Amino acid sequence: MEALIPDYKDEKPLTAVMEDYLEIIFTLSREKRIVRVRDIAKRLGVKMPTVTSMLKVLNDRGLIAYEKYEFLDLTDKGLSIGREINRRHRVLRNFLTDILKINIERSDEEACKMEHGISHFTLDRLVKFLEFIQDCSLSGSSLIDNFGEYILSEKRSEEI
Amino acid sequence: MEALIPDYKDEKPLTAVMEDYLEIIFTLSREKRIVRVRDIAKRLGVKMPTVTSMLKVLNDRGLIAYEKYEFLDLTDKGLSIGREINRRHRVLRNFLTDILKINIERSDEEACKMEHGISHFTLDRLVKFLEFIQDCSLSGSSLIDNFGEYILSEKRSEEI
DNA sequence: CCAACTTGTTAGGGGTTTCTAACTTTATTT
DNA sequence: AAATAAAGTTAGAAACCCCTAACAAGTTGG
Repeated sequence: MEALIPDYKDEKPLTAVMEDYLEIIFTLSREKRIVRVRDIAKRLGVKMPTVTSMLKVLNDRGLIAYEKYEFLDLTDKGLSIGREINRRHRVLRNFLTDILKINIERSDEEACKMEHGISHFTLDRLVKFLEFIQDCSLSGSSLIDNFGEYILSEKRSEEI
Repeated sequence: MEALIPDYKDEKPLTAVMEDYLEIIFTLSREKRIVRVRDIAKRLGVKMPTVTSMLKVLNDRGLIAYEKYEFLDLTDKGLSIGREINRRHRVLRNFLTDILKINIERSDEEACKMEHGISHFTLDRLVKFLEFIQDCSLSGSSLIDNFGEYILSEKRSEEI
């Protein structure tokens, strides 16, 4: 029955791992002209055969255009997902670094793990909150500076 | 080599799913006198056989004390992990409800997915931030009320 | 007490993601 | 151009977590 309807291939939601691959591919394609299996493997901390098999999955699901031994590209759908995950990552990381004063390495690492659980809706709300705090800081009281001092005043700050 | 050292059984970190089970068991054991397979299954949205097999794993890893057809208990180790995950859940959920004004159902759902990625360190920092904001609100300016109004003033609030 | 129901377990299988070992293809070097 | 190195692929296996179907154990009601 479903087989007759052309665009019903991908009802299944993407896994967090698939989202990770799309985000990495998105990022790499901004940094370099071509995206290589080797680079994806290095970024994700997996071996090359793992990447190869995932690329097949992503290709079958219409998220990337890929033929073996050739370069790969994100499709429109893959691009929009990769971009969205990347946006979640940046927003969460900014919250961790700018508001909570967590150092950049840890922020990056934890944003990476939290970015799959947060919805578009909640992320938008977080963006608004960050903007709101920014506005507050501009108009004199500088809430975040106060929080920074509040954190620092407790001597058990093993990092900033 | 390691086999000779008694307490080196579990170097492998727990998976997010294992943490979920421990958290649910922790929560259920507070709510009721006994924890049942059926209740765990219902909370986690899985079938009973799935729970049974996970209980074996958790038992083998010394996180619960469990014999088939008998009641189960968390060990000290399992208890401390379950409690910690539960704490992360509550803090994250409070952030989502109290600061970002996300409704409780969504907050609960997303806290559940984010709680595994956040470190103890970052969580402590988040707790401090929530306390700090609380203090700010007490001393007149009521930052969070202002943010609540800021959110409301945008008419596209499909929820609060 | 026996039937019916609920609860829990085994057995067996499937999808996802990872790995190592061995191979092929492409790129570089001499 | 042939030899070597690097990049990529298959094949096959394992860990993890889920499922259904069937069976076993406990509980309840006639």
